[in-house]
Amino acid sequence: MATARTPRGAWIDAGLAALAAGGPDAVRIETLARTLGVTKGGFYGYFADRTALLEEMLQTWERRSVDDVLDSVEREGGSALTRAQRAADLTFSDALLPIDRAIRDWARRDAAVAERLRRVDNQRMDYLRSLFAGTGSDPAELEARCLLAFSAAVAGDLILADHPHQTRNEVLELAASVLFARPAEGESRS
Amino acid sequence: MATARTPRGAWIDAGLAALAAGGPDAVRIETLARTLGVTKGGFYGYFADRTALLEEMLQTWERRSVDDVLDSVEREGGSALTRAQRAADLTFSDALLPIDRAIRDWARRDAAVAERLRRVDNQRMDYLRSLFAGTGSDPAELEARCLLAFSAAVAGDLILADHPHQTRNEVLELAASVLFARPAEGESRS
DNA sequence: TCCAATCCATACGGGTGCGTATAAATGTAC
DNA sequence: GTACATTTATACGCACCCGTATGGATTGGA
Repeated sequence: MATARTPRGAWIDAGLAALAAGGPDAVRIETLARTLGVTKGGFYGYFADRTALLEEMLQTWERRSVDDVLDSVEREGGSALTRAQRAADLTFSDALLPIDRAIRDWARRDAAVAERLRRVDNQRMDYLRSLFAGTGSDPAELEARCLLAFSAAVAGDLILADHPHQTRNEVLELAASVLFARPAEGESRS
Repeated sequence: MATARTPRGAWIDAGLAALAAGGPDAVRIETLARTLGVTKGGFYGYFADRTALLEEMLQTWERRSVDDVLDSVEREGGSALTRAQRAADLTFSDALLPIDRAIRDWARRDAAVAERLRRVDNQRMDYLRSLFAGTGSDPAELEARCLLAFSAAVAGDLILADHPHQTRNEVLELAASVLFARPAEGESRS
């Protein structure tokens, strides 16, 4: 019973870091091993092959970015706006945002990843819809507002344009009040 | 003077296709050669190395997705809304959209690509702003609306969520009228 | 027709990565 | 301290790709 220097989870975390930094093609077993300070010797004791690692990475990401987030938000409670704000902050945290970006791009080329992302995005939109369901506005228009808000969050730092007289955050805050018209500060992000 | 079976432009187009399909890591010279039905023998007569090809691919993309688009739109003229619509259609055409997606992801990891994308996005937002500059609304709010519209276009098919009672296009059209409030059908896309 | 320029096929060395096999190192339990 | 199981290092064959070198192929012009 030798204690593992490099437990199973370490490979997954290193894989997620590599995915966030360089996309799925950057998840190379020998590269992860160098990062972890070992050789790939132990890897094949935990995983059948590279594909198995990618699969577990996706499962881990799904849990962290949906289940863990919603659990945490619901545990703390608060108003709809507070919860939406907190869910957005957690979902697009510094740790999870780059992984989300990488997986979203990955999904363009891999149907299985796309299917998983669809599940995740649906859960997120469902939650967003449920939070603002009671605001009395037309459901179709609410859907449009939710999609715009989610789009802004996803497109976020993918758009590299500068703004003439404001910072990106100022523009986003104003955008939030355009979307959720009452003076709400609603869906601004980062 | 032997006529080239595989002229310079063919390598660039094949490279852009590979980029769109699999990201920059998929732009392999030997793979492109197979696609073109030749070997890499001739490649190094046109380009110093793989990096030179990537550079020229980016230049070609920048010209096609900004200069060519704006030239075409301005040549045809029309109202601000018409021109915005047409610019969006051309910018995110089936041919250019996947390249835009791939470059946007690439820019996350490569500072030179990010700088180039910043130039491109700035030109696009400048044009959008200029089109709607005369609508008399508060400039800060206009900026917010433009960013939301651009975000929706960029996030577009990156978001895989389903909508309960509408198609994505229906939601986007409603979103456009939310943004550019007059009954305008404004910025809908795809 | 023959020349000469251009483009392409082929082959090479070097590098990286996957997955397997086998042996060495490491820590726990007795 | 010894025996054991587990983890890790090392080495291998295979495959892919880069960039270079060299010779053959094809084509336009004299």
